Amino acid sequence: MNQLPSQYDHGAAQEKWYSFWEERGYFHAEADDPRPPFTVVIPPPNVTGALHLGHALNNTLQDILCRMKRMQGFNVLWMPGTDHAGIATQAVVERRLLEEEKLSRHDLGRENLVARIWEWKEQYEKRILGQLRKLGASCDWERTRFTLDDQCARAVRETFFKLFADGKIYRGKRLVNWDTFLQTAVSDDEVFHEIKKGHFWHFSYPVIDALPGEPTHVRIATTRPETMLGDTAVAVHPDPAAQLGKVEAELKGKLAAAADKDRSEIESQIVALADRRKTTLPRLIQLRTMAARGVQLQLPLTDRKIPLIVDPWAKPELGSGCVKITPAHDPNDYEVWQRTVMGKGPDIGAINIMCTDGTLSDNVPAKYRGLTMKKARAAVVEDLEAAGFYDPAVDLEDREIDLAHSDRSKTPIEPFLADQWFVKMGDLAQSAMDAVSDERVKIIPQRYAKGYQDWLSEKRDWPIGRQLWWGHRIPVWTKHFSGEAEKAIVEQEAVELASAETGSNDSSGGANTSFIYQWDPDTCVGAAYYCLRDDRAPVAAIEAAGYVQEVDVLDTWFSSALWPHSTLGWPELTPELAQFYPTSSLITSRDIITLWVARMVLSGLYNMGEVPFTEVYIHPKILDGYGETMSKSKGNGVDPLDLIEKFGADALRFGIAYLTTETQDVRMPVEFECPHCQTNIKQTKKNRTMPSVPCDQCGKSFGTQWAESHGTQEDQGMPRAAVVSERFELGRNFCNKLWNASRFALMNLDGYASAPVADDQLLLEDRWLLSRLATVTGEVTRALGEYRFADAARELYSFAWDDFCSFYVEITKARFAVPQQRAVAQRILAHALDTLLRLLHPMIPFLTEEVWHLLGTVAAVRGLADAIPATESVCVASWPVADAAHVDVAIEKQFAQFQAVMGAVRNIRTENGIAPKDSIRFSVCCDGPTAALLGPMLPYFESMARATSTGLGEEITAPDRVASKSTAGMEVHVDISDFFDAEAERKRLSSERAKLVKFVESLSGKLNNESFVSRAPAKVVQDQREKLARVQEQLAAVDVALEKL
RNA sequence: GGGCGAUUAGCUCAGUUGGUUAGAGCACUAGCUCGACAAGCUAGGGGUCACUGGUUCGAGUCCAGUAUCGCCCA
Repeated sequence: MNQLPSQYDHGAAQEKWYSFWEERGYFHAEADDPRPPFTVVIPPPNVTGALHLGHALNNTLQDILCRMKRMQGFNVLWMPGTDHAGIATQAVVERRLLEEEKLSRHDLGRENLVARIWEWKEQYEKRILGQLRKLGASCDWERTRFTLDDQCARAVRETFFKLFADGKIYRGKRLVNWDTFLQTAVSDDEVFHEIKKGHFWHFSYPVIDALPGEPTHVRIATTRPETMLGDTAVAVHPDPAAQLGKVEAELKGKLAAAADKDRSEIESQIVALADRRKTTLPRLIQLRTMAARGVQLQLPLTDRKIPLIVDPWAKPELGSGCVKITPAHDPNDYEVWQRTVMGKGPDIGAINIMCTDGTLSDNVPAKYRGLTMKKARAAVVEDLEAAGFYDPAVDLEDREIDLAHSDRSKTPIEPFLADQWFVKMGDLAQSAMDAVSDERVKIIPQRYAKGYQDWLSEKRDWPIGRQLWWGHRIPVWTKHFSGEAEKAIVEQEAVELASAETGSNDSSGGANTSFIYQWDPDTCVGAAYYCLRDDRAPVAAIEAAGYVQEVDVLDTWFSSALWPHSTLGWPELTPELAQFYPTSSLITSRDIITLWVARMVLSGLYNMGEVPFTEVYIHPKILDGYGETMSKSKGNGVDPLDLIEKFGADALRFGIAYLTTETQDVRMPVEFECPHCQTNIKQTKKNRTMPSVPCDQCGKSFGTQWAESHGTQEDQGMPRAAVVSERFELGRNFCNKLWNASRFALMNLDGYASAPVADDQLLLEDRWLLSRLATVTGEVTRALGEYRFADAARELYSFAWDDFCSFYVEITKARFAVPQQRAVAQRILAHALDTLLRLLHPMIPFLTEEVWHLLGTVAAVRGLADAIPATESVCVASWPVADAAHVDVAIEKQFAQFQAVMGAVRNIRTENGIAPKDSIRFSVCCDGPTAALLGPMLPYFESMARATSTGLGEEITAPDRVASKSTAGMEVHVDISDFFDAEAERKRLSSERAKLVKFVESLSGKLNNESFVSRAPAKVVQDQREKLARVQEQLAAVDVALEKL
């Protein structure tokens, strides 16, 4: 055994044991297994890129639970897989296509692009799954799924069909964030905002048929002049006086609460408002009256007349108090339009003036068609000036503008009105809310339930179409028609198709088709839609009738939402579905509670009639040293593989568990590890964006993640620095400690024989260790059951290091020297190590497996009362159960006394500068029972502190030249005549005296306080009294010692 | 603007229902290679618990307010 290296070789262990586990099939779960199931579905990582530290965290936690549950006897299924991540993946592939081949997706065509993305997916899926294996994830790889594979596609298609036939899917208009570069809509969370310098233009629109005394023009202001071509109204506030009053009241409230420095500004705002009441209000009231009369405005540069309307979006406290309304190109204006549609006035309509490529459409006067928005702006401003509706001298202000940009292409977003498929959320959202409020789904920590409920309670319909090529194509076939004659044909066709399919005349659809159509009697234009369930539907006939399949694909979340049941085989009623659904826990990060968790709950309820999981655990996020989220695009991302390489998977996992506390996100300063000299260079906001960084230790430079994309040839030639964090040293050191403690055990188990250990064979330290072991087992089991990963890790850390290594192992050194004591000590040691390995296995699977096998070679049969042969892998060993009979508070107290004496002796040693190799003599003045307790422990003082006892008990008196310390009701005397240093001792005693005096003061102050004594619980008062007595004794002892000097 | 959270040692974090003189790891100081471990051992220094009030015999912990930071939603 002594040929084992003194450093744990994580690389070798990882290599060996992962394939061992896989070969034995430990991670595979069968549906016909009689054991109770425990199911976790992985939050499928995007195939966009490799896993980062956040994924490592997420998956480590899942693995810890799965491994523990497996050991607890559950039939554990951890379902792995990846997500196709529609827009993200397509954008990455398109960007590379452009960079490397100067090609757009249109050059390539749909099929070819999709083929390219599949290639990308294959590559990254492989990488991601490889990373998970390296991490030690115990997924059931035979069941690996992908959100775009055939099985998931079937579930998606079936769900869509169900919803469509159920009337929950409809076609509507929606203002989307349009990326004119990628020519696709992007979701709100794919948009970032930037404050840019811009302008504020003021224009005048002429009033048609103004009555005498009424204004002939209405002034409006805009940051985007070109959109005026799409204006469909100008709005004024319905009750400008009330609104002004409201704003004024708010300002006054603010003033009352404001700090002095802010007062003057608020005051001047109030003055300005009062002024506005005089100057602007009368006109706004007049305009409101005109709006009520149905007054129209002439929209300049066009031949359109637009109404003056009332709407609260107009802010009487700002600008002219009037606002132009461009529903197709501004989210707020869109809302105004929706309000008019809902009957609060005439439907003002919406005019889309932009084509998908960002140029102006045929809906604007000929002269502007085809211009980009930017060019159109210049033209519009120029023409308005020429027409006398704009005067650059007075009508132009500078202004800071919050401009939305696409995260994918980094170009400005255009709000754009598009036709869109929606899912009605009313009932579905309600069902998901109910599931959480009645705790069929528990969200942990509970505070996250609020955001979930708030978001769902808005019941906003879910727009599910995406203008992409990568995804599940929407299974709807459309035909547009116009005129009564064509309408009649469509209706007739529907009846014929239905009767061909089902034999009935019900045109709304059969088992595999669902039909709806829309018809606008005003314009005589309509559209008919078929949703087809699958290949059994009469696709050919429908296409022959002129129906064309939708080109858009579904939102990625539509397929992710089905993940817990689609991966188990739904819509097929598989044995897996019966056995493993609903799943047990979902472990994820808070940013997708709404996007994903909520939608999984409602989809699960809709398709399965049952919640998809019973518990959701939301874990912290990992931030960098500046409190920013890590991301590759910032350059502060950490690759888990770098950490696994440097510290080992076990260290990474243990570090992660140790950091996963309930309340906090994890702040993690990161460093570059110089590849030349291995020095860690702190990562800063500056150097994290550089393609190469000079090492401030050795002076040589190294490359970063940017070398390839942004660096020179020279940068690219440099060796790459790993990005690491010192915070994982804790885990590495812990693993190494454990490794060495195991080595010690293995070296000292010669002649080990398994046999029952009777209670009367146990020494104090044995009872103490078993008591601690039982307590720790209980704590760790409870903590992991409640997702308190950090508590479990800390408990194990301090037990393994401070109790097991620092005391028990140290003590056994003396016991192994005594032949009669060997056998029992060996059995306890083997048992304790065995238990510790099992408790630690979920967190540090590789090391524990390695040691498990080594331990098996010298102690194949373990156990205290009963002989238990070790299993072939710790992976499938049983989870320890806390033995309540071993928990003994009295023993732990007694052992603490031993530890206190040991501490006092060691302290006196160093305080007096006694060299470690010099032996010392000590005595302890204590009561009889304590002396009896310490007696058998004396050999350990020899081995652990080179201290020989000269006596224990009540009659002990201090020798002349002595260093003393009072502790836990005992006085420890160390004879220092051989090392006497009066000055050092005086110094030590004086400082101790000062401390004690302060303590006495604080305690007696408390006890002299009448109300404390009368009001605090008797036990608290009693405790303080006892403490005071003890401290006073110590003080007296120190005084005696000082006197002696 | 609304919601959630944070602020404790130089750094990163624990701190249970209010009750020892507030803990850990790293970093720091001093000493130590004795056959498990220098990724270690032994001992030590280091904190006005963000600030201001309040409740209480007693507040890091409870309440109110202020400041700063982070996240989510509009």
